[in-house]
Amino acid sequence: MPKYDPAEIEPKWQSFWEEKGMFKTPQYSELPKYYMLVMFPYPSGTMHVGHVKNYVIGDAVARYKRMCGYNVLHPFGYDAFGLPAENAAIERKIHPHDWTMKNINTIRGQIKKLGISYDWDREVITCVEPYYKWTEWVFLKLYEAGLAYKKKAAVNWCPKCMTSLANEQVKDGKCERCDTPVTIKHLEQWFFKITDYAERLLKNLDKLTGWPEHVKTMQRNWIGESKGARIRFKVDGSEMQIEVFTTRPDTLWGVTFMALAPESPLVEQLVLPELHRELEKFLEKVGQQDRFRRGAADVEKEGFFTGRYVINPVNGERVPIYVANYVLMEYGTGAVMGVPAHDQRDYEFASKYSIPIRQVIKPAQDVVAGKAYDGPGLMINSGELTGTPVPEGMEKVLSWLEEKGLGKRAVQYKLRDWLISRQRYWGAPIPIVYCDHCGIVPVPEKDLPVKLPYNVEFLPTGQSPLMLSDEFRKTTCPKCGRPALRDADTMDTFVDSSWYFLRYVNPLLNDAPFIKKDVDYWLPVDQYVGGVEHAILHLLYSRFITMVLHDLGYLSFDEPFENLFTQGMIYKDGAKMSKSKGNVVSPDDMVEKYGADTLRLYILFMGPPEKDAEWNDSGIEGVHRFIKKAWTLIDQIISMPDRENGQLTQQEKELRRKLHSSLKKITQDMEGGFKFNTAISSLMELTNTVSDYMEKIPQENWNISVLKEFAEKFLLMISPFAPHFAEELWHRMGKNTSIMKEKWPVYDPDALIVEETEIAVQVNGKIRDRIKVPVDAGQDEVLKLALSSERVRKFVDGEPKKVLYVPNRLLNIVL
RNA sequence: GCGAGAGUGGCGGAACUGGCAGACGCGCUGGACUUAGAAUCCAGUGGGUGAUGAAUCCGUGUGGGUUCAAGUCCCACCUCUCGCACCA
Repeated sequence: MPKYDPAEIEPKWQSFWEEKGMFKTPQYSELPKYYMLVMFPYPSGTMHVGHVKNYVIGDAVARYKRMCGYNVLHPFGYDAFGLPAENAAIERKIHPHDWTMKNINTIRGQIKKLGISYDWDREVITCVEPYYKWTEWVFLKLYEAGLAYKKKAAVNWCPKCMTSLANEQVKDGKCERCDTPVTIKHLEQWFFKITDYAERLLKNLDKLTGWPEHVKTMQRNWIGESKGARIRFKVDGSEMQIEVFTTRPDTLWGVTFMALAPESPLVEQLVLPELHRELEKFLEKVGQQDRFRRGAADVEKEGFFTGRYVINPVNGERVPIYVANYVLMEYGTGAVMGVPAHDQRDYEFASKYSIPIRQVIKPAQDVVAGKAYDGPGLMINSGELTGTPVPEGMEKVLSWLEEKGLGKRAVQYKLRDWLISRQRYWGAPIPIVYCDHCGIVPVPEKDLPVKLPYNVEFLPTGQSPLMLSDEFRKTTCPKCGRPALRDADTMDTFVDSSWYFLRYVNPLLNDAPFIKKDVDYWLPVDQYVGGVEHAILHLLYSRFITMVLHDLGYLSFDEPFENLFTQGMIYKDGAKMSKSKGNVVSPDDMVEKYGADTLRLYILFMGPPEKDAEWNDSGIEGVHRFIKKAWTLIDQIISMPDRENGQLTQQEKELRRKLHSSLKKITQDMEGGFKFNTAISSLMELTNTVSDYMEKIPQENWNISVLKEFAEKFLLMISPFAPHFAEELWHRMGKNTSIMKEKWPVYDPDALIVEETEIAVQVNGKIRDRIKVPVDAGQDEVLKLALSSERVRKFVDGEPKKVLYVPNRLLNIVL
């Protein structure tokens, strides 16, 4: 009997699958399509088992769906441009291109050793010309649609990466990639107008029923919709007006001051001349406050009185205008009406500067003093509306304002436009030319790609490296032909990854990014698998770009991902795996030690795949024991010559029942969504049952045909998880087709039928005995059987008050 | 503070619409095989009382409740994880 030797069988089947082109996906087929997508990796190093988890999950689904009769698209690629790879390359004094390509080769090799069934003909690499040409095209399309624009703005700047960053790439005031505190720079940069899609991005979330709730919540929070009103206040003694946004127009009567953001252009215009010098001092002080620190609730409120007043439109009151550090220029109008009684921030501010605090909402119960009250109640001190309950009053105020032309209903979002310019080398060039005569000129589509030159001093200096390359920068204006300069910035990596799932459909196409008919056939993605860390970055950007391309007529769908699954991370010694911590588990080492199938099985068996899991060296040992045991068992079974058996004995029936109930259960686990851990435990149970049978029954009495039925179905069921193992034994069984081409087995309902079943007998809700009863026996019969049990009778004293019977499960005798 | 999710043996985790808590795996204990180890196999393994048996009680974060029956439903609370957080 040959030993289980993955080192021998795994490479053999990997070449077999490759030579026969078994992973290739036909572009069209009679079969229903299924697009199984995993988030492609940054090739910034080698992979650890945490990355592998994503691909193993995807492969299990892809292989299962193929067996269920789908035409499955299961592609792979590399998010190859961008900071992570570039920073790593610089650290090693290697050119980012060379470093990236080297890593891609390594990763591809690592994945091939795992037997993941990717259609390698469709591999996509974002940093090669045939790809980034079309990333540039995406930019042009947005530009043409007025959705890409350039403006000078205060932008997030990472001093270490020496580039600007999108809001989404700043976490807790730090650079998402390197954790360096982010500062502010005033730069002229390109933005994508994602805010135009804020409402749609939010609304569509309700349609995405196949997305986890927490991801949708995160996106909702990020988009941050607030409904309220924009209201204009007249400046006293002037024609000027100040507009504010508020969610609480019902508290208008409680306004006792007005506050402007320090950056507001109104500040200069309004301040009394004699206060100018003092204002300068104040602005300087506030300007030094870190923008992200300023945005924290525990920062002391600071204000400056401009000496001017506004008139409250509802009651004609004159209230002072302040400049306040807690008012943000980027949100709303950069001006806030101060209602200290009903807003905590206004309350703190008013207390500090002795501004009156006037209550205009009366809560149903007394509330804590020293705090603003922002709950429901009755309007008071509010003129005609005094006595009106809040929701109704809100409507009345809004109508009144609109009638008088003083304000209007408004929706405000937190989402800002997407800053896509990066002052770095390793990215897709922005296809824009600056001409002294024609101004900003887009590069015509026929001239794409604007090539990223290889020989450039790429070290980050804070200035775009491409600025230093005359060869790159100097060009002629596409419009007038005079000398002109190219934009020297490159695009954010997230632009590359916001459309890659479309490119897999026609990866080799030269004259277009994709073919509409093909994309409409394959998309939306049926199942997307990846990490939660992309909940708002990649997943929001991809949705946005898809909507834009849809609106421009390039796509027939406006949401790219129908179902999303976010897998948990793998930890080691309580921490994320990282080279610096030295707790990395390499898939190569595991493949060498146990084989790819064991690694795949273990990753899926660790726990529910959406949860984080701790890597355990003896855990993988246990799975390895299981696969060896199954190997020995099946190898033994398939070497037995067939023989006739008569009627099935009781044990043989039991065995078949276990087989078919496992099949039913595992199918449910696969269909019910990603319950690989329990599916594999069912395979283990089944193996144990068969092994017990073979041990207890003398060999000459074994029912070979039942055992062979087990072997065949078992191999089919395990093949999405452990494909090499399954393929090898499948062929040893004498089959000459690949197990990949087989149908997922269907359980035999007849095999599940039993004559007798065990039920629990309770007395007053407590289990007292377990008895065997005929299946579907009536209550009377079961009760009679139960009462004949000594253990039950002991507790039954007198007539039962009530008897409850759950057929085939449980009988409860209540006294 | 707001929002989302989770608390089950020594550990990872099972448990369908309320119906036998702890499947499966790890670990541990004892045993077989072996000169020995590795590997493999067998038995046991939530806690208590009891004698190792029979038996019996307690047990799913805490406290209440609904129910014949609660890990599962309801109310209150505690703890942890994640996300957001001066967004007017």
